[in-house]
Amino acid sequence: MATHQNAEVILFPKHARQPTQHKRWLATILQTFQEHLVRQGLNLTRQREEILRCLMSADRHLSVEEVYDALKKQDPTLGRATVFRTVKLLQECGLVAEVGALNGRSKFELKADRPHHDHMVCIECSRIIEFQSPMMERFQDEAIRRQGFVALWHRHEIFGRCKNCQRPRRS
Amino acid sequence: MATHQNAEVILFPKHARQPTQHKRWLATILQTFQEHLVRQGLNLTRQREEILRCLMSADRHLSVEEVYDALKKQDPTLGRATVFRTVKLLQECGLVAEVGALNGRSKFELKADRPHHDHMVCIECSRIIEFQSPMMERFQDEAIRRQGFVALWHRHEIFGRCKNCQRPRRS
DNA sequence: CCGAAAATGAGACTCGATATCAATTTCATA
DNA sequence: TATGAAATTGATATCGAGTCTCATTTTCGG
Ligand SMILES: [Zn+2]
Ligand SMILES: [Zn+2]
Ligand SMILES: [Zn+2]
Ligand SMILES: [Zn+2]
Repeated sequence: MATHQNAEVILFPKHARQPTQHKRWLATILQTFQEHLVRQGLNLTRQREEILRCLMSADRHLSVEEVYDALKKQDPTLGRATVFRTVKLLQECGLVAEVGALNGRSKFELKADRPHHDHMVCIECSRIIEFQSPMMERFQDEAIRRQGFVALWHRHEIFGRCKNCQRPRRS
Repeated sequence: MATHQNAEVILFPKHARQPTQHKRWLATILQTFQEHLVRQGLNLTRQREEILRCLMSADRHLSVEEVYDALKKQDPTLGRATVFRTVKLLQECGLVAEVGALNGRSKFELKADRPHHDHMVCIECSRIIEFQSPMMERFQDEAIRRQGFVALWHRHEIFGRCKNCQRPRRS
């Protein structure tokens, strides 16, 4: 467990942050969002802040519906449309990224200052494993350059069975 | 143009096949499909053959709607549902693969005996560039092994601007 | 031919996501 | 603080890709 060589990237490792550090990190991200909004003549509203906080405090990838359900409890007036709109804003300013899921329901993760990584998706338990492979990215960049392509983003998802879901299948 | 070192993978290079070769290739794929169907107690119908032929003769990635529109002309009774059902069958037997597109409309390509490749998608003209990177695949395999994951398939798509769409953007 | 099983196509339906719009909130300005 | 234009919200309607239903038609072995 101590060999972090092959360690799975942990989503939002709150436990690895001092409370004060975490608070500062949170404030920084909120500010990033606000700056993006102000740059477009928009406001950081209560709802927008709630949604960003929800994504920041999650320890896994969430769908819009999950964010909506979670916040609806403490703010019954919240509307679905606002969550969709806000997540789109967060994507535009680079704070949030879409992680396509199996069923047509997209999930989202906070990018913020986290390093780039790709995903393995378990088709049994829907678990999402994040991983990094600098070599893979390097050869990807090379392929992009060879094509004269200008890459803006990429989506690299591997589907299969995770370590826990490889028991003999039923039926 | 002769240096195939960096050559883009051409989709369905008919020009590179002798007519007789092409005919044989076509027959082989049809037979593969039929064998898969028979194995499940299903029949190779006129509609199913038409749809597979359409995908085989295309020189680019098609959506279900595009296949439907193309075939509707020569067979006005064809229904959308049949195209969806057939494409799903073709995916199940490994002849066709889904290539996720920008907008929620999926596109499909004939896998058949073509080597594995990944895709760059131009967000301006929707062109899809196929490329191969054995080194990338190699390090991907390594990452998969490290996680104890069992990979069934993967989707690696790079979004950006192709060589032809890098002019200064309007407005 | 016959008949069970498979296949089809029209249309209803699902559901994630978007568009509309009246009512509310925000914020710069006075 | 008051004002009003602009932004925001949420209820609702709408969209659209894909699926489901089911009555009718087709297939194919016997
Ligand atoms: Zn990557
Ligand atoms: Zn799993
Ligand atoms: Zn690949
Ligand atoms: Zn292009």
